[in-house]
Amino acid sequence: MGERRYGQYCPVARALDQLGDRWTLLLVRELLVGPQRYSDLLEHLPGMWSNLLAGRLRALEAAGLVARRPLPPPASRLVYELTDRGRELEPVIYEVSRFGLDLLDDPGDDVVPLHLLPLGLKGMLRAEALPDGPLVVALVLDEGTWTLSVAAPPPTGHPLTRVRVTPEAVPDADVTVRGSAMALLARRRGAAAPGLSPLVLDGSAADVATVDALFSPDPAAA
Amino acid sequence: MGERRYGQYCPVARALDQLGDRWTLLLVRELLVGPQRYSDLLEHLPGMWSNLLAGRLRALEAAGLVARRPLPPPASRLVYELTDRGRELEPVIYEVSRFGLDLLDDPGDDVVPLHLLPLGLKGMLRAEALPDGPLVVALVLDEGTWTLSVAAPPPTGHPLTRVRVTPEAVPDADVTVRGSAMALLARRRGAAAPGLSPLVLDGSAADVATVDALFSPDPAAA
DNA sequence: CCGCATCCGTTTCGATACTG
DNA sequence: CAGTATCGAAACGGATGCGG
Repeated sequence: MGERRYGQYCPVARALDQLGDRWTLLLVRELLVGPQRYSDLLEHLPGMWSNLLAGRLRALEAAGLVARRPLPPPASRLVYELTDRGRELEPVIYEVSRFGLDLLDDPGDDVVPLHLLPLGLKGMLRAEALPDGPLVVALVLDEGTWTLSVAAPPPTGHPLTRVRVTPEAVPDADVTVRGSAMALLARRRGAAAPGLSPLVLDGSAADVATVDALFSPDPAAA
Repeated sequence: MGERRYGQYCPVARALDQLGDRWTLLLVRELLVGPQRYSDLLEHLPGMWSNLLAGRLRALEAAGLVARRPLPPPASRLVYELTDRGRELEPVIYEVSRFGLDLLDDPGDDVVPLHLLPLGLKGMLRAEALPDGPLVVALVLDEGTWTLSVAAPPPTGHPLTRVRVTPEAVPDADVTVRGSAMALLARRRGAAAPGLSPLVLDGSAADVATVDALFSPDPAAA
């Protein structure tokens, strides 16, 4: 079957041997949000058809990136989840996401996958603007409420892996952001936000400046 | 024609609309090494056939990631090169490369693309182990000689974009590494290097420790 | 229902040949 | 050197069916 390889002794080629097929990286993105059932994946990936999904899941399983696990007995359902090795693809998704931010001009006819907003918020952050110390940010947005926790930097891994996004806001956040995800995205992209409710940041001056930098546009190319 | 889109308003999906086709990211990797002629690309990408290459180049050109440029009049050749926007894919390639390092166990029947060694050496570095200050490392390897220059960190972009690799060694490097690229790779992967000439690092104790960290294995998962 | 397998028209890919 | 043209072989897009 799908034994199509690039045949180069190169880390990029070897990685793409496992990831380069259509839909595969989108499937990884999907599973980064959390374990999901087959039918959830199907509806979160409109246009991907059952036969393809089954094939990709099998290939990723064979590559050791995805595992299927039966949920505890009462509700004996099957879920698919990333293995530890599969979770090492997080940085790849973040960098692809960052590149893609510039392409998010207009939703057009595209569906807006709200279920990936937690992951999307993480991918929106300017990684190099992450503070050194720990920081907790409450996001109270029109689309929902999340808490963004930045851990102190361990000397390993991609910067954004220090960030966790959890549902609901904690009361003792360092900074509280009110507004909408679309307004955050527009601000991050340096785009005008006509008709969007303005963003309000609340917290100490230093912490607000830090969060402001996280959602600011990249500086123009040198 | 080739207007196959994922149809999701998501940065990952939008990016993969431009990059997700087979061969495309390998082609980007190729052009990250430098501008190349059509025939060079063909021989550096064995298995990619002329019609596909022409199609991909056209698509990348249409996406604004690649430009074709005629060389100055005496040798009027055509070269393909990345645009500024295309060069923003560097971090993507680095993260894909990092993921793929673990898959480089055995060359097997694969070709070994030596021309990408400069890029490969960059991608081999542990980004989070980069020093804050500037650093110059001379690599005197069996496969060739390069200088690795680490610039002081500006507050923008992927860490590895601070590193430049140039051919030939400078005499006043902070650290000199002697050995082979294969030995460096084995060390970085934490793999045994049977029969490989050992690595020798020369420089001040602090600088040697820094370079040692750059080519050390990732710490085991927590 | 959930988790696939089977089937079929269309698109893309793999490979060779041929042209300005 | 820099591509086009062409053609069979896969893979993909789309729908339906079938056993737990």
